[in-house]
Amino acid sequence: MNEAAKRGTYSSHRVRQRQRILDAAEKLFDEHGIDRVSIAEIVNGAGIRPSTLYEYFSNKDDIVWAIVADVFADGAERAKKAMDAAATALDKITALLEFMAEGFTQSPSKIRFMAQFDSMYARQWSPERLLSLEAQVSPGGLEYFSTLVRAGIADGTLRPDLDPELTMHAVINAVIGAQRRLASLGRRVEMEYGQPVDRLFRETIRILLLGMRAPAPPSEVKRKNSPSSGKRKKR
Amino acid sequence: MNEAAKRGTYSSHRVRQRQRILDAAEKLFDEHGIDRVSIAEIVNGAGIRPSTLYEYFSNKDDIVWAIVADVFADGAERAKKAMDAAATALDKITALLEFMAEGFTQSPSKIRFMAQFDSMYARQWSPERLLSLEAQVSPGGLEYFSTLVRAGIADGTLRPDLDPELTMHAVINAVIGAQRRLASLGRRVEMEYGQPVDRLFRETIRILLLGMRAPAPPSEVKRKNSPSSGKRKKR
Amino acid sequence: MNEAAKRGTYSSHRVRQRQRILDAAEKLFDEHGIDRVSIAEIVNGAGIRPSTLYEYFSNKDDIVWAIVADVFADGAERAKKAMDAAATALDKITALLEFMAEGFTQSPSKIRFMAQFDSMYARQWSPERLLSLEAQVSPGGLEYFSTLVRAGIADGTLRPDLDPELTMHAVINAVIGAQRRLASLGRRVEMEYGQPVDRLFRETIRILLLGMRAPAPPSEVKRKNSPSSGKRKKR
Amino acid sequence: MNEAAKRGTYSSHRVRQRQRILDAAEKLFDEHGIDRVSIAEIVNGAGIRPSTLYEYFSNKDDIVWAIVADVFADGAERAKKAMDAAATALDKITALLEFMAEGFTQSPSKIRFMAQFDSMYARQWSPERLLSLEAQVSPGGLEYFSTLVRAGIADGTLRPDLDPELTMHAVINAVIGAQRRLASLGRRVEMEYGQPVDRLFRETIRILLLGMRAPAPPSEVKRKNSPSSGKRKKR
DNA sequence: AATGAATGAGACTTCATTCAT
DNA sequence: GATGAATGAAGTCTCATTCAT
Repeated sequence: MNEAAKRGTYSSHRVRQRQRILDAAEKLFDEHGIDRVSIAEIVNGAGIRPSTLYEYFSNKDDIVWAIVADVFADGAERAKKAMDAAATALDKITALLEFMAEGFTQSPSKIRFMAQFDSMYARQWSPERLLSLEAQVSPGGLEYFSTLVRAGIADGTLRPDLDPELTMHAVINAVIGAQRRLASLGRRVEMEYGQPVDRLFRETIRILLLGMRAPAPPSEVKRKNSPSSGKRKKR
Repeated sequence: MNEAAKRGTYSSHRVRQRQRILDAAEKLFDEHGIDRVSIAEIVNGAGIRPSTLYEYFSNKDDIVWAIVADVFADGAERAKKAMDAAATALDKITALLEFMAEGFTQSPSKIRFMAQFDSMYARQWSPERLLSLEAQVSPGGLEYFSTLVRAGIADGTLRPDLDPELTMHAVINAVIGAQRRLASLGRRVEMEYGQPVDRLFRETIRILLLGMRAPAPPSEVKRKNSPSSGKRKKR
Repeated sequence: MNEAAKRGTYSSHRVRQRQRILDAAEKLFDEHGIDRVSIAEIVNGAGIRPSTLYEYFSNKDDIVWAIVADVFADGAERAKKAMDAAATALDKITALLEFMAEGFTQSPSKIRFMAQFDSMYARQWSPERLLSLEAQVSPGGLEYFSTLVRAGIADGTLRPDLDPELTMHAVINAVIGAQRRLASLGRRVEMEYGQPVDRLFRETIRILLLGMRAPAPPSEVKRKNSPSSGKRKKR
Repeated sequence: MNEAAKRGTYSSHRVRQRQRILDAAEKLFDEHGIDRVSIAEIVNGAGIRPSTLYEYFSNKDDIVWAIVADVFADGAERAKKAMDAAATALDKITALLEFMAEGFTQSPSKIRFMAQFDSMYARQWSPERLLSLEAQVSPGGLEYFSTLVRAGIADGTLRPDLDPELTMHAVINAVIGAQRRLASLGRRVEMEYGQPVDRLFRETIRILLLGMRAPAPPSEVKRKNSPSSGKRKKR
């Protein structure tokens, strides 16, 4: 037990130190850009000596990667929960996008980090590593999106002419893209657009949801589902 | 005249050399990421000696910036032309987004470059410099977007509940974000989503347009289905 | 008694641990070269933690030195035994060189180790330490060699024109040199020379012995020379 | 011509700088051992700054390698010349070994360097690179050795029972091994053996030549012993 | 206009070692 | 006896940039 306690202490110390490094790194990556942050700066920010850092991470990529993993792990779990609570397909989608809007408000720095990651690292990093992480974020993989769209068409909450294999993928990509761009450009956009970024983001979501939602049955339309079936041909 | 001819030659030579450098840099930036490309590599790619590069650019930022300016200049002008040809507000917006879809297909490397630029540089570079360039891209500045939305509401092609100060800004941001993300992730996304990236991008645009478009007027909708089928062709 | 038992256990444990370290080190030294092996690698190979190593050795030199001592101790004793069994001086010398040929076949890694040691360390290490060890290897010191040559000249088995103060020293040096070089270059030599290294080594010994041996006595020798030359060929 | 002159100047400057680096390195390698010499020390010895060194060599291995190439190039050419002058096979071999004895006296540091190289680097360096260099040192490759032995047996200067595919290879290896060991151990051996190293080396050669030489022809040997004693004087 | 040569500054990383537990 | 944690010191190498020619 003494032994265990000791281990516990050691171990929690290790975890804490590790986190200090990650926190320092994340902050600096956000401030200066991943590739412009030197090990020396991270070490400085974490209040340790360079050689100590190498007891925890074997290089900068390792650190970047650990942050990515954190971000993914964090998001995936909470997104799932948010969606499970909703009833109709449209509600589920709305919940998911809402969840992203909240994430946006609460931790823009994580989103900026991911923006950097995508634009810089995606090309040079092992696809396998990335895919294994991404598998977590969309619960049940991408097929879940297809299922969602089909369910929405069936329950009448989504436009019948959506493509189950395409639409949600496109929408999610747009939302992520919009989110990251807003987070990256930050105050700059606010000044330029004269709007708080999260209003912009919520408007993006609103338009997208409007675009997916089944058209309101115009008074008597309910019965006359026919026009919507006409639109279906499009696809 | 001899003098003038010399100057002429000299000058065109200068221009050519400069372009060789920019081309080499752009290629490398796209392949390895802006911050991972050294002056030495650019110099190598351009087939000149390091000291020569400094006769044309005073540092790497200068080069990056020159490329940004090129991209902006290119886009702005052609986008304007595309929009001028369209009649209704919705058509103008559609034309603009279509134009972006084409740019996406034709020069994904430029888009990837801008993705890097946004996520890495936007924060640390002089806002003035950036704003002055961005002013060019949206002809007439952002107010043009507001005007467009107002016109669309007036001519009945856009939903009346759109916010002129917000919607188009949000939509454009989403489109740019989606575009850059798709370009950055490139083949990776294709494999993951099982869809060619430009189909994804066009679906994004379709949903956004559906979200902005005025709902078919309730009572007479049945009859007026024809115009909507007209719009369908565009896609 | 409990105390004593403990000590006994403790001590044998210590010895075993020490040997594990030496074994790991020797293997690594042979694979990568003494100066290219880090403490970390040794520690790793021995399955202990760095700080533990310092309970047994105070630095890498200490380890190298311990291995040298082992090699010396091992060789000296067995060489002596081999020589004692032989009768004439020539037989003794032959026995010594044979002994080296066997060592060559049996533990080339030890020989490679000594090759490294000579070329790298000899210069920078305390001569005293080295001499004290080398004293062991040639039983009775170098004077023994002189004695041997004189005995050989006297008993007619060695050429009379050999220099007792020189020849054996030169021969031993050549044998050791040849041995180490062959061991170091290993397979490389085999490929290059198209001969197994130990055939090469034995040929070296044969030539050296031929060079030292007294020429066959002229007059009646002719007849007796044939059998001996026949035997010679076998080797 | 002005251009050419300029180039000439530049170029010779480059060559001189390069040589300064190599000289400094060689000296240090000999004093402290290749792996114990840092770039900083070489740079210091050559009177340049670290970054300048990298304009001439891309790392330490490159430097080591350049020295090896020099040693090889140097030796090969002169050895060839020495042998060409001799008549009989035995004379050629004698000339070759003599040549090595001279090299030993004149540039022991180069030999020590090669000793280090063999024992440390041989294992880890590209065999191809090494073989391509070694091809130069033994003119006509190793087949030359076989030819030499056959010629010697034919012209009666070498023992008839030598193995053309083996003997010379073994002898050369022994000579090189002896040479390197003596050079490496240097003064240490002199003190220990009480003999100047080059006397030891020449004795080695003498014994080896005696071992290879055809025995004096039987019948008239007694009388013809004088010539052999004459040969002895040569030494 | 071009470039050969040099270099200061600094980046990342390894390593042997210590010490408290 | 073993070891987790930390670290000073050093090592190799890269890079942007300058300057004389």
